[in-house]
Amino acid sequence: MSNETKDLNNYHFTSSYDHYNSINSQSIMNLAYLSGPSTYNANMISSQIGSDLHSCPRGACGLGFELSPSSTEFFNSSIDQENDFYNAYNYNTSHKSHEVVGGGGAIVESETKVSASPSSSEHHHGEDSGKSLMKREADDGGKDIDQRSQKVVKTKKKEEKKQRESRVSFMTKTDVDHLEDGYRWRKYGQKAVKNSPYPRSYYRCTTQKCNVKKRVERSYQDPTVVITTYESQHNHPIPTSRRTAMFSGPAACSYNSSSLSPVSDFIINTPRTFSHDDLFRAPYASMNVNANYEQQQSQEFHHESDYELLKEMFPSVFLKQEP
DNA sequence: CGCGTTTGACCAGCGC
DNA sequence: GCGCTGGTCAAACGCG
Repeated sequence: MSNETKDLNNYHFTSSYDHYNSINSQSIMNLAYLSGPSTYNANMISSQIGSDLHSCPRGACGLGFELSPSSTEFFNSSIDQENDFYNAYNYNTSHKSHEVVGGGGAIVESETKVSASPSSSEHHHGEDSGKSLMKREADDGGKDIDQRSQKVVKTKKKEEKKQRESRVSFMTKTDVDHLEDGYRWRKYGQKAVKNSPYPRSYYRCTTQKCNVKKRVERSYQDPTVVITTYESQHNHPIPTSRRTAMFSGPAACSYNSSSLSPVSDFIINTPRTFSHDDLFRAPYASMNVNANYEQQQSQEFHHESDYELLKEMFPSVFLKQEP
């Protein structure tokens, strides 16, 4: 854990939150976050995208960020979520200028593995929760388990825990707590967070056999920033009824109404080079990838599988780029 | 009635 | 072993 925090501290954010604040105090800031033990090659992603960001003259690039007044960074860490996010956020906000410190700036974590398998989605245990899975395993072992098999079970548990920790997070500057992303979510819990006056909400994808979860919490340091963490990957397309769902959601409402919300502001201030569908997929919309960038990215990802995984993870980001 | 939210209880992991 | 914390469960409840 400690080394991950260190990694984050070494990470240099390129685009300044304050900068966008000065552009538009209601702009959305997205900060994508790939967690450590993930099988996504987050390390590579962060370095590649990071270098692109660094070379972007406007300091607002990333995944097509010339399109929007927001910033997105992919970075990589095993999770000490609270610390990580706040460290990241602190760093971002503490840097008033756009200067890039250090080369590359991407964090390095040796644990990150390149894999074509989408990790947790491979587990079709229903995965009601990690503990139920572990319980089941323990029960299966029974009392006759010898020490060796116990070791195997422990190792297995660790591996599965690692896989479950495949996560992507965003920091979004918005007044809306639960940002619409096209999928349907069911809230299954809410917890008070240590050192934060704001509770953390737990959501699960309502689609059957899809065990994607997401956590939503508000930064205690800047209540206007919402941290959304996605865990695992959807094994289904965006529900076709999403448009309806999104119109009923806060983002859609604000879009239809008077542009007071950050979402609508984002929409209004963003050059209309993408479709309504993209807009409705906020916050992903702010990560919209233009065709050139995608092409560039697919070349830069050393392993095609990682790029594909990223696509799977954020279909809405890539959807409109598909031929 | 179906679906989603709320909320107190419970459990596991972790640090001391 | 104990306490703290994060994550989940599930009954109760609300809403359309």
